[in-house]
Amino acid sequence: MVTKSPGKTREKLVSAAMELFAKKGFDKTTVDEIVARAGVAKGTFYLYFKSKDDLIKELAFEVMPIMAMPSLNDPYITVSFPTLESYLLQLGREFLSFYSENYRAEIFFHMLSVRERMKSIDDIYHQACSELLREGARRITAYVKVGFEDALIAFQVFLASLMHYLHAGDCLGFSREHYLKKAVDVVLNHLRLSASV
Amino acid sequence: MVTKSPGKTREKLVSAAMELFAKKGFDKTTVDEIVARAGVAKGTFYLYFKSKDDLIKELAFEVMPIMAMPSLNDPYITVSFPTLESYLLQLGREFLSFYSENYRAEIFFHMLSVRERMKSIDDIYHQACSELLREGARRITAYVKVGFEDALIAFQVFLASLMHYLHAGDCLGFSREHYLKKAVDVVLNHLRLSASV
Amino acid sequence: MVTKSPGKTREKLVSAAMELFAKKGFDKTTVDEIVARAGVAKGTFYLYFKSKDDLIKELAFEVMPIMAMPSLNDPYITVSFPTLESYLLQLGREFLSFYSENYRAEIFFHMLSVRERMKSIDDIYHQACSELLREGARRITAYVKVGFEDALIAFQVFLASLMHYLHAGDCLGFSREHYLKKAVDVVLNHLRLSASV
Amino acid sequence: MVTKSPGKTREKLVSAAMELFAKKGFDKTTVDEIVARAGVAKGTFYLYFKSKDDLIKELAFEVMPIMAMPSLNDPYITVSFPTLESYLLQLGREFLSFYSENYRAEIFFHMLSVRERMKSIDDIYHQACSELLREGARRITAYVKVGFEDALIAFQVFLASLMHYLHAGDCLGFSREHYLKKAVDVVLNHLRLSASV
DNA sequence: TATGAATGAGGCTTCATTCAT
DNA sequence: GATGAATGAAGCCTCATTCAT
Repeated sequence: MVTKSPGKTREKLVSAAMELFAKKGFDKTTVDEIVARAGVAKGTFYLYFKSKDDLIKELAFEVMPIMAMPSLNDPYITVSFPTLESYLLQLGREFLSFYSENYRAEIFFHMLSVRERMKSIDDIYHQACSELLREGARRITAYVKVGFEDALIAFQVFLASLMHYLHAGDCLGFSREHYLKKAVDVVLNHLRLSASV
Repeated sequence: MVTKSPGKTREKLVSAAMELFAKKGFDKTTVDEIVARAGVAKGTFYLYFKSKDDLIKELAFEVMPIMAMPSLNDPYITVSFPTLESYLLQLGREFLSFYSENYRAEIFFHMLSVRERMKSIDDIYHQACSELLREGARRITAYVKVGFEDALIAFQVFLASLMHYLHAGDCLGFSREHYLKKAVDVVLNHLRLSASV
Repeated sequence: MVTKSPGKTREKLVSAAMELFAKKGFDKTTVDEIVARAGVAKGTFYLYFKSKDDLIKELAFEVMPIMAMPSLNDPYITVSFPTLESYLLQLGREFLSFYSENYRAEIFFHMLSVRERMKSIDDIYHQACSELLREGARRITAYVKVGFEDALIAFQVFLASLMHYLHAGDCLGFSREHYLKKAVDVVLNHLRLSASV
Repeated sequence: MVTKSPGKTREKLVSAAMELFAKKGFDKTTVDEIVARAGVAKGTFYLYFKSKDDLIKELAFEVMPIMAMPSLNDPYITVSFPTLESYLLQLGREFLSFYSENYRAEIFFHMLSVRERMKSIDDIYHQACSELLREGARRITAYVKVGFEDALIAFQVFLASLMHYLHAGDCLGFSREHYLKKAVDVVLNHLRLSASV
C-alpha cells in the first residue's frame, strides 16, 4: 500500500507555491500550477487553504522583515556579541540568509506590491516595520551612548541598505559579506560622530 | 463643436492606467477599467498600445530610479551646489518629489515585482541602477577626497535610504525633509571618517 | 441519481462542432455556439481541447480521403470482390457513404480551405492523397494488366469524379448510384483500351 | 503634384485582397491587411466596397469555373479545333491557366468553403456548374455521336479531373500537360466505347 | 476622393472555485 | 482526506465599420 507521508501535503503545497510565486508573482501563478508541482489534485488545495488569497496572506506574513532578524528579539543574545559591530554583523547575516532562502526575497517584493490591495498585509507590514526599527534602535542605545532618534535613523539606514541589497545587490559586484561590512561601517561611523557631539 | 483635444487620448490612457496600476497592481487592473477611466472605447486602447504588457513596460521604464535624479546627469549643475551636502539634498529632494508624483512610488514597487517575468524590465533596471550608482559615486569623488569604493557604498546607502522611505517612511513619523537631512548626515559622516583615514 | 454518461462530454463537443463547422465554417463557428449545442459550460471545452484550432485539426484529420476507403487497405477484401468493377463500386460506395455522414463532405471542403494556413493539415493531406492514389493504382494492377501510370491516372480520375460529386453532384440530377456506376464505367473503359494497346 | 493613377485604387485593393485571401482565407484576412498591402487608408476601402463580404462575393464570382473556359461559349471557336481531342485540350489548358493565375485556385476552394453561408454564392455556383456541364456535353455531342447522358458524364469526369489537379496535382508528380493529355484520353476512350454500342 | 482615429460588439481563453464520488 | 470534471465570470484582444476632416 502506498501511504502518502502523513501531514506532508500542506507542506508540499506551500513549497510549490513559494517557488512559483517567486518566479511568476502571485497573480500569474495559478492554482493549477501549484497543485501540479505539488503533485496533488486540484480539489486538495482547498482542503488546506480557504482560497488562493488565503495562501498568499500566509506566505506574505512569513517573509516580513521581522521574521528575518530573530536575534533582535532574543534578550540574551547580546552576551554573545559584545560589540555593536559584531551584533550588527550578526543581524545583517541573519537578514541576508533569511531572504536568500526559499525565494523569500522575491516573495517579499511581491508582497510589497500587493499590500495596497490587501489591507491586512499592509497593516502587518507597517506594524512589523515600526517594531523592527524601534527594537533595533533600542538595541543600539544599549551599546552606545546616542540619542534615540539618531539610533533610529542609523538602524533604518542599516535596514534600508540590507533591503536594497536584495534587489540591487548584484549591480555593483560587491560580495554579500563585503557589502554587509561596509554597511555596518557606515552605521558605526555615523553613530561615532553623532555620539561625540 | 466638440473638439477632442488633439493627441490627448494616449495621455488620458496613460494617466488613467498609472492611477489604477498604483492602487491595484498591474495584474488586478483591467483594460476595461483603464478605458472607462480614460473615457474612451475599448478598442482605442489598442490603437496606442500593442497590449496591456506593452503599456506596463512603458510605465515601468518611466519609474526607473535613473529618471528620478536629473541633476545627476547635468554636468553644469554643480556650480549651483558648492557643497556635497547641498548637492545630496538636491538629489534627495528630486528623488522624493519624483516618486511622490503620479503614483510613481507605487508603480515602482509593482515594477520590482514583475521584473522577474518581464526580462526586458529586469535588464533595464539593473543597467539603470548600475549607471545611477556609478555616476553618484563619481560625483561624490568630485566633492571629497575619497576612494571610489567608499563613494560607491556611500551613494548606495544614500539611495537605499531614499528608497526605503518610499515604502516605510511613515513607520517612524519623520517628516520627509527631516529624514532626508538625516540620511545625508549619515553619508557625510561616513565620508568624513573614510576620507580621514 | 443523475449519472452523466461517462466519457460522453468530449463526444458531445465533437458532434456539436461537426454540425456547426459544416454549416458555418470553422471561422464563423464560435466556441460559444459549440458548447451551447453540446450543453456544457464554456470552460469545459478547454478541458478537452487545447484550443479551437486544436479541435479543427482533429476534425480535419478525420475527414481525410484516406479514411473514406477502408477496403483499400484491407488485404483480404478482394476475395469478396472478384472483379475490378465490383471492387471499384465498393470503394465508391464506401467513399460516398463516408462523406454523406456526419457532415464530412462539408468539413472536407472547409479543410481544403484552411490547409494553407495550417501547415500540419496540408502535409497530412498531401501524404494521404499520395498514399491513396498509389494504393488504388496498385489494386487496379492486381485486377487488370495495365501499366502503373495508366492505373494511377485511372484511379485519380475515379477519385476526382467521386470528390466532384460531393460538391457538384446535384447539378446534374444523377442519383448517387447511377453516377457511381457511370464513373466506374469511365475508368473501366479507359483501362480496357489502355490494356489492349 | 503627385497624382495617383486615376482609377487604380480599386484594382490595388482587389489585387491585394486576392493575394491575402488566397494565403489566409477570407475570414482570417482583415481589412487592415488589405488596405496596408494596397497602400491606402482604411476608410478608402469603404469607398469602393460596401463591406468586406461585398468584396468576397465579387472575387468569388470571378473564380467560378464558368469563367475558366471561355472557349466553351465561343460559337465560332470550333473551327480552330477540328477534333474533340484538340478541343478538350484547349479547354483544359484554358482551365488550368486560369486557375494558376492570380491565386484563383486557392480562392476557388475558399469559395467552396463559404458558399454554405453565403447563399448568393451557392446559387451562382450551382447554376454555373450546371451551365458548364450542359454546354460541355452539348459540345461533345457536336463532335461525336453519343448519347447526351454519356456526354454529360464524360464532361463531368473531365471537369472533375481538372479540378482535382488543382488541389492534389502535385501528389503524383505528373506535369500539367501530361496529366491533361491523360485526362483527355480517359474521356475519349470512354466516348469511343460508349459510341460504339 | 481620401484619411485614420474611434468605436464596441463579440471572439478566444483562463482560472478560482465547487462538488459528487 | 483526496480526486478531477465541470463551471461561468471575467479577462484580453480583434476587427468590421463609421465619420469628421
